[in-house]
Amino acid sequence: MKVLIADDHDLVRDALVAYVEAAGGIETQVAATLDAACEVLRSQGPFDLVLLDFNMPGMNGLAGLQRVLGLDDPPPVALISGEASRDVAEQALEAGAAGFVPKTLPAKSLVNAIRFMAMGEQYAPVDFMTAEPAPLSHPLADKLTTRELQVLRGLTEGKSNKEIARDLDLSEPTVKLHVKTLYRKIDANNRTQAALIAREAGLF
Amino acid sequence: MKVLIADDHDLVRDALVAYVEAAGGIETQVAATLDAACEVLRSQGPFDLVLLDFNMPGMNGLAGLQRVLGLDDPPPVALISGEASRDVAEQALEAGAAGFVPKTLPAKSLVNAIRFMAMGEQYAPVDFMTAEPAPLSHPLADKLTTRELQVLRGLTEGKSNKEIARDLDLSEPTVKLHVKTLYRKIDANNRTQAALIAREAGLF
DNA sequence: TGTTAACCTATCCAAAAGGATAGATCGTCT
DNA sequence: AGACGATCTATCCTTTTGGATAGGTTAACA
Repeated sequence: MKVLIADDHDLVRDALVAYVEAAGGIETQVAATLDAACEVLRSQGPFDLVLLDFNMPGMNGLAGLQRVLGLDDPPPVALISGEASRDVAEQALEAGAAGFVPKTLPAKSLVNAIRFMAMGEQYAPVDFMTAEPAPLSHPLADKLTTRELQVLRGLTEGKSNKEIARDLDLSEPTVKLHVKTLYRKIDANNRTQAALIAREAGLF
Repeated sequence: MKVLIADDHDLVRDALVAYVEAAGGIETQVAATLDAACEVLRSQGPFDLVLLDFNMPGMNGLAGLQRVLGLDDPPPVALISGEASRDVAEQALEAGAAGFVPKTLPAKSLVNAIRFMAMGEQYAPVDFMTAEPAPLSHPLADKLTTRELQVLRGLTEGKSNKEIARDLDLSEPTVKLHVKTLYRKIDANNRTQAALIAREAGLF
């Protein structure tokens, strides 16, 4: 079996290669950039699987994935990443990636996953996909003050201003003020829209 | 590699065995009930993997899974099912199942999955886990008349009664009536709660 | 044929929401 | 020290909601 590992961190790349070759008996080639990877694919192909680091020069998010998948007779392509969220993983898989490999995966499992994906199957760690959609710091949340966030939480629970005021130990006019200002910030016209926008954004 | 396949449908069971042995070169044993499976595990063990049909005499939902996992030195146990929802799959995996195999899976993929799970990895089809939690015909929708559903859709879009009336070419009082009655039906106190409940139920 | 459910319209009223404005405190940053 | 932003309270006003009640049509059904 022949696998291409593309990662710009030499240390990571070399360690992966050593482990995969030794423990998995798998033949590997390497590349440090997306351009290099494409070149290797062209000149040294075909490969049974390509592992692309999500954060690597030239990747540009999922665009790099698309680029490799757009080649003539593309091999199975998996993303490997240390930080990427579940959201990115889902998008990658949807875009046709053979799999998504977080760097937190045990090396032994990586070898199994490589074999699995090389067979044409789609892989993603079950626990990673089952986990909640990461409480990633939303652009929404950043725009709001803590008070406004507290009020917004009340809105997403279908509470009245009066109830929110009681819960937060504020006066009702104050709550109304926060409600009004947060409408402007998140571009809502009424409390229902605000609640839906917050939910949509994955807040709370 | 030695695998136990437990399914009460003889046809399914025999077909699986034939395919897995022929295409995968895997040694298989079979059982038609959970009791039989446990007996085989005891007398013919150890196995590299056990496939349990989710709907099989003795399974009793996830209890059967727990029972096998509770044996001395339990093998990896995977569930196989034709109808079970994503929800069940997640619970099974959380409870320690080696995997979840829907019967819609291509046989070739099943062989790959078996090998994968026998290596100690956890498996679930990516598309199955990524899919939306089944748009099961909601008890909610059944309780509402078509008009009320149309109005509820308006609510989930954050519209005012006036806007909804315009969209549906009704008078505002009529919309208010529908709004009020649907509140009672879905147990909401205000339009925000109604919108959230509808969204939560997967409506629209 | 009478009953029923779904659908529509309407009016009255109280409560809640939404918007504008004004003023005040308390930190932090410059 | 002054500016600023976040926080809080308040009043005034209009619109929207939510609830109650009453009465209409239409189509399906026993």
